[in-house]
Amino acid sequence: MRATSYPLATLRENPAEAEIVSHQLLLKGGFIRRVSSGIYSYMPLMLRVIEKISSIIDKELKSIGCNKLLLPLLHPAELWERSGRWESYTAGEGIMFNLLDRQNRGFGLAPTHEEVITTIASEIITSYKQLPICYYQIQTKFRDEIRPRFGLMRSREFIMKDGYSFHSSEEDLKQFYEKMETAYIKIFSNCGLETVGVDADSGSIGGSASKEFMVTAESGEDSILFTESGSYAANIEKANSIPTKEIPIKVQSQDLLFTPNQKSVYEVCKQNKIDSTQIVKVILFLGVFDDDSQLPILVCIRGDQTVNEVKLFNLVDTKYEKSLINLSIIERNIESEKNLDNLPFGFIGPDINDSIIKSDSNWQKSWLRIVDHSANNLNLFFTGANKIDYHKINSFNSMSQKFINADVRNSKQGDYITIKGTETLIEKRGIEIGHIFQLGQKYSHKLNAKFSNKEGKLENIWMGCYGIGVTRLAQAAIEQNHDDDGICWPIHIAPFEVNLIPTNIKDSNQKNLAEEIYLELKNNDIDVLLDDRDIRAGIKFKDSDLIGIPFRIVIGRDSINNEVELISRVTKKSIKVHRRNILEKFLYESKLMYN
RNA sequence: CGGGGCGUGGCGCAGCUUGGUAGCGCGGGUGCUUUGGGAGCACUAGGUCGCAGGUUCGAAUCCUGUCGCCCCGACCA
Repeated sequence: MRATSYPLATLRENPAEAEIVSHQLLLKGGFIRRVSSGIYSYMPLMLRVIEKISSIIDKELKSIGCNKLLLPLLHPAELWERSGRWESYTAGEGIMFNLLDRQNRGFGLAPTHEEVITTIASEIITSYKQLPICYYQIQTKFRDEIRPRFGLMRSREFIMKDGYSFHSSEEDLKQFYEKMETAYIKIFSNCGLETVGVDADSGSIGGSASKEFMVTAESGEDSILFTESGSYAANIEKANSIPTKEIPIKVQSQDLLFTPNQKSVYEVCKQNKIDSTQIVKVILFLGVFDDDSQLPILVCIRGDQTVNEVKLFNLVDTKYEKSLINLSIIERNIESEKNLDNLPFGFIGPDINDSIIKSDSNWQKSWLRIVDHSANNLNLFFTGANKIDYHKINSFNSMSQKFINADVRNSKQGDYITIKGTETLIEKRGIEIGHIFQLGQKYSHKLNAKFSNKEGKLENIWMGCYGIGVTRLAQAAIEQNHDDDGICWPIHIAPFEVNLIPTNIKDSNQKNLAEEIYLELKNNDIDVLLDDRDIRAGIKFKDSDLIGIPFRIVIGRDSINNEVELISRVTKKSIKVHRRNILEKFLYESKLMYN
């Protein structure tokens, strides 16, 4: 490509709208342009990156026998009603853009494609002899995110690779899942990225085992916990661990503790010289189910711990036949006062009476009481006395209410991973760029996708699904690879491998030499950008650094002696090379970088 | 959804408190000089001041409404 016919459109200053460095560099480098919140145009440079990532994915997936196809974006509501996800994806979380056609039929823009692909599979697959089979696509996805942010990190329209595999047994699914995991590791390393694989919650996609692939970065939206040795790694949504030891309470007292206005764990500890591990705090939630019923939930947890809402959601969801579509904290506001009578906010104990739920409330009339392990293990603890301005010492043994004992806490840095273990957890931020799931028979069951097994009996097809956020991966790569001057693309996914810069295009000697080398590189299938603009060399260098092309060949003063320079973007090291050796030298240096 | 901030040429911003008919830097165009890290001088083009009402002789500025964008928050008991 020639810079004169391939407008770079770089910006001199950082756009005000971007906060994190990768987003700033994408805008500044002219890779993307914002059209609306969470909606971006991919400019030619960006598209080249996307295409490189796509072809790395293609190569690896085809090598394990996956078949590429392309599915529609516009899905009929009826299809999603069959899988039972229409309600929760539109009315519930509202993540699915939806609309009516001129016939007044409902449609949605696809946030994911299980429904469509499973329907296809149900029509095509009839026998175990056709299995296993895996389809995938690289497609635009639409999700009306609660808060789109950070450019391509969390956008409402984005490009994703999504794959779906079909199997005749759970065993076969597991084997393929592992094959896919290996392929994913290769894909990310072939993109020049460092990733961590972590155990994950399956979320609304459903299924049993699932694993996320994370690029570690400060700006990541996920918390991941892992051991130094790598023996354990999990998303905080999923991580299980042993909390640090509490400081036991020695003396039992029946007396109420006067704690005026001390509504938080922090205040109670500070004013009364109590350790936060000696407190059980109570947090109230309201669950809403798909049949509109509303369940008040009371969660008890040790004062120094925090509630993991994902674990809590899953616990409540699996406890009931109907499905939970929303879980929110009950705060003191008009809504809660309408349903609760004289609730002593800030001083609630685990044993607060069911009778505080008003009789005319449309909530269920008794609390679902849950105790996290961290609190359940305490013999005695300080907790709310259910009376404004008072706490007391209490124990679960002395309470008459029924509690469900469960793990609903967030793991923390410093936790042990097993009771007798010596390894503790480290916490870091991560950007999720890939996720693989063993779906099992959830979708095949709902969408009636069956096959005849060896015994001639009909059975639901076993399924797996596998995603990679292509556009997110590109931005995560920048988050991981940049410096003060701009992007430092890994060569594997860089828009160009080398930037050819004649410092003065008006010098016919330079111009001719540049043209010759340009042709030579192109003829050897090297992605080269020739900066043939008639501008000062400084601008070309700045642009080159900004858009992050891994190598630069400068044709300047020494061109009179047929000498050029080969410079690495990352190290800035420059070597002088004779014109006749430049191809060979470049191939040698770039090969080092590819490996 | 709650809280905070911001909407003024392509980009970054000033002007608003105290109304008087829009300015700076970068970028664009032309010319001359310059030419290995975002050059200098001169000239020049380019703006519904987010939108809609209102107050006023007069509104970017004051009032009301509305739309959009960005940031923080789903642990407050």
